[in-house]
Amino acid sequence: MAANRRPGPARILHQHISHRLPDMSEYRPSNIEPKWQQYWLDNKTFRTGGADHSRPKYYVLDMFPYPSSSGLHVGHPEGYTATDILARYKRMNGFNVLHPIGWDAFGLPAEQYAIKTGTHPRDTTNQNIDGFRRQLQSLGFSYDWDREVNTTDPAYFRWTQWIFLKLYEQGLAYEASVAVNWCPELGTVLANEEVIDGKSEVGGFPVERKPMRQWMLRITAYAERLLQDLEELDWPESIKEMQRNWIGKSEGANVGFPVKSAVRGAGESIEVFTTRPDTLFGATYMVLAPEHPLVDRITTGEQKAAVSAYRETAAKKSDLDRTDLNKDKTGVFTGAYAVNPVNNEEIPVWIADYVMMSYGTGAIMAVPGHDVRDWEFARKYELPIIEVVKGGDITKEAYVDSHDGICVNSANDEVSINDLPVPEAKKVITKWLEEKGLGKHAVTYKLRDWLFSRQRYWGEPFPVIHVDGKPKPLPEDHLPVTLPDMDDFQPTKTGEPPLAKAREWVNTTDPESGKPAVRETNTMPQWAGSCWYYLRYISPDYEKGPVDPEAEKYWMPVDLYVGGAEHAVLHLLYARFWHKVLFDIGVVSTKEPFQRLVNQGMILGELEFTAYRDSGGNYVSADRNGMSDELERVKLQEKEIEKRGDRFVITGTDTVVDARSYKMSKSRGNVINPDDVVEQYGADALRLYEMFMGPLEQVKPWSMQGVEGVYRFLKRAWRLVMDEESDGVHPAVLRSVNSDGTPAVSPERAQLKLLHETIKKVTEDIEGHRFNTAISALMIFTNEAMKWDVRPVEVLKPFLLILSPFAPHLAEELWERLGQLADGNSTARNTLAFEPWPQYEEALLQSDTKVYAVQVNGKVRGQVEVPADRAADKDFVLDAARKEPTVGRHLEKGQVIKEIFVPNRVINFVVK
RNA sequence: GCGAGAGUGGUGAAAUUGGUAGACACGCUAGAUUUAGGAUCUAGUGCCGAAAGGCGUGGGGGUUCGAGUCCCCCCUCUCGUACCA
Repeated sequence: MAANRRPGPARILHQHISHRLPDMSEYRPSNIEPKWQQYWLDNKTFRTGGADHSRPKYYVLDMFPYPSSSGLHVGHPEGYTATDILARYKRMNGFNVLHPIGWDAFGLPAEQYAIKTGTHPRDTTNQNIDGFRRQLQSLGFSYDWDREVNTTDPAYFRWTQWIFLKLYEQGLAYEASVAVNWCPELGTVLANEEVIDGKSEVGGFPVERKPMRQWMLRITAYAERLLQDLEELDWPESIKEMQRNWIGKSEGANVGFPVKSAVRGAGESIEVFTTRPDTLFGATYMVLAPEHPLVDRITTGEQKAAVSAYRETAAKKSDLDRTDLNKDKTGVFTGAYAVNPVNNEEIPVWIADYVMMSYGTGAIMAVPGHDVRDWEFARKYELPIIEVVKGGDITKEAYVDSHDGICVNSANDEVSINDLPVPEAKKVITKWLEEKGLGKHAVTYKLRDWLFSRQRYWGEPFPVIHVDGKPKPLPEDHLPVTLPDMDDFQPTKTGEPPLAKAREWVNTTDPESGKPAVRETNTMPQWAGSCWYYLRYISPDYEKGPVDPEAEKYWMPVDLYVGGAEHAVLHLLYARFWHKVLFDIGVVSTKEPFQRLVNQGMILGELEFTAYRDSGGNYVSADRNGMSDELERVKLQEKEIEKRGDRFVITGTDTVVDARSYKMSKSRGNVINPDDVVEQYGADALRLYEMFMGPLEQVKPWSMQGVEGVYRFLKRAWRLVMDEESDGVHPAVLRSVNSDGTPAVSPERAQLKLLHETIKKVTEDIEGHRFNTAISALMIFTNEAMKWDVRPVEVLKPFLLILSPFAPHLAEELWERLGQLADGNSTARNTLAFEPWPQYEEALLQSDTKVYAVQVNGKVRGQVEVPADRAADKDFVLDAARKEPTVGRHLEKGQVIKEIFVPNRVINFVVK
């Protein structure tokens, strides 16, 4: 570039000023970062203009953290930096920005710590919150700290309880004795979503089924709307798909199979749900879940012993055991027969634990010809298999085709679906069943009601008392119901919550009737507080409801919500459910809370190389199918490794090593503490690195050397403005306009071109959440500008503005120093946070020449530069291209039979 | 099994609508500078080749003047889910 070829005169103007600022000339984040953090706090720089509803709004939300004792990990600042960049960018673009933070502070860890140490969870929680707040502030996030919310604050959970009362009023909260996931180790029940493979998601303890009295929320009443309204959300497709799967809508029919009159249970009918009513003629037996209530009534005498033995075994099995038996299906004949309503065939009724009580009706009609599970079962117990859909070979495997298959063997005296394709057959047979009163079109959801109570201390108390053994909601003016102070937080082995021990608190009187009453001793699950926190931020001090309706209309919906994908179905589904209820009762004005959702990808630990050694000390090649635990793992340095083919081997050997990054974990010892990074490289470097690693949504490994890289960039940006030798602004930095407004130095065209290219790129990349490439553009600008002999202030200042969302401390500091340069000695510039975002000028992006790539037979052979005003002139450009020696050489090889001309891009000569 | 997403240098990654693959950064090599440095600067760096040139975006095939990008088949990895009738 020619920009650094600065002719003499500008230098003669000699506008630079040296400021004497001892110790401050070197880029030292520890000097400037706390200074600006304090400034922003003291001046409440980022307080949201709550009352100003005339400007366009932008609500950008982070998933609020659970303040754990171990503090922030590097995954937090990833999403938080992304939203902070957007918040700062939008402010500079004139938006009224709501960018809040708070604490999801109820939860098990504080309670378990309390049990261990006797420290009250409130104290632990408050300490942890203080730690998190300090850490977040040390990263320079532009939160409005006046809007902090805390789910454990009675002023907050008063409204969580209020919403529960509304749910109760709507008939959406009820008590039920249900078989719950009881986890003895944790001393609590868990939601289905909190149980993974039969173990608790937290801690991995075994979970067993146990009937208990529980509060349930009727989320199933909203299943259809939760499913339908996904359509209009701008969310990652994968998350929407997970929610769809979780809701699990199936369409089919409910069909009754009368139990044969000669046996016990005559007059009963077994109701099944099927998605394949077209295969009814292929139903050769039935299966009930072992827990099915009909089992007792239909089992014949001879089978009684076998059946009850099987039921007992099944009951003892945890969910984990039941899935383990996946491959080998078991079951027992009940002795009873049912009648297939389409053909009056008598078919045997079995029980088997591959049928779940919790889905559909807890009973199935088995169609072994066209269902893999039924096929396996029928094979094992030698039950008949009939083909009713053409196309497969049912002697070898079940033929499952619900689209193009053609029905066969499916007719009775009144109806035939033979020769019909499956979708058509479903309609015909369902209609017939409905006419005959034998069945009914039906929709079933996998989604089940939400188990909403926990046997814990550290959660929101229910605003419920029990009078005469019946639950009764407390009047609204008795909120909040606060937790009693206790010393003993130990759950009881019987499953009774710790709150039951607070006798004085439990025993109360009904404020309405004056009768003695006992308080509900269960508490709400951790999800409760996070179901609506985004509303509280809007009016955190509002006294008349959870949210000020006027402000709600202005701020909702959340424009952008960023957080981890681990909340795909839990938090995000629950919050949508509550929001819809609040919408129905007029508390909020939007159907959906979060218009746009982005999941940040997980940050893994540094890349690790692992070699394996057997007991004899010999290296063994790593196998992709996993290595045995008996082998010793040896961690190797990068220097000891070389690439061979698509694998890594120990240098000079054929021993393959594992090369991969692992999830950060304490046990692996690969956890990066943000505090350490801030101490060594500064918050700006941490922010920048987290954004520079790669696309926000992607999983990516940490690299300390990568942090060094962006740190070097920040140092260069610093030296672009500051002179480390002279303790002042760099002598090359010149203002282009004198303080009286007369022109002093005009930025060169090339300088302006680079600046405006950078503005354009950074602006578009921020809008598109491509922060990594935005930073790359800022680096390119810096690298080029460092070569300039003259660095006009008029060019540097817009650069600092577009750098500021990424590295706000550095940008503020340099802005301040350049401000001194421009305005004489004053400190007039306080903050750049509300400076208008620079706009690029199209005219300045144009260059004088255009470069064409010249191909011969599709291979690039050279390039040709032509004046911009001739660039569209095909003949001129082709002529210039032919004259290129590297091109001409290849043209001589034959006849040019075709010439491709793509304006401003490429020329291709086809030679034969 | 099923569903979704992804495979590009030694590494993290770039690449509007098909149009110069590897921007930017790390690492590495050589040099300069410094009392020294893990600081800074300069040059180089996809692979093979002295060069000309050839080969290169998981593998195979196709469409096209031209394919990382579009189509078909296959392989691998990650995430989610799991007897859902």
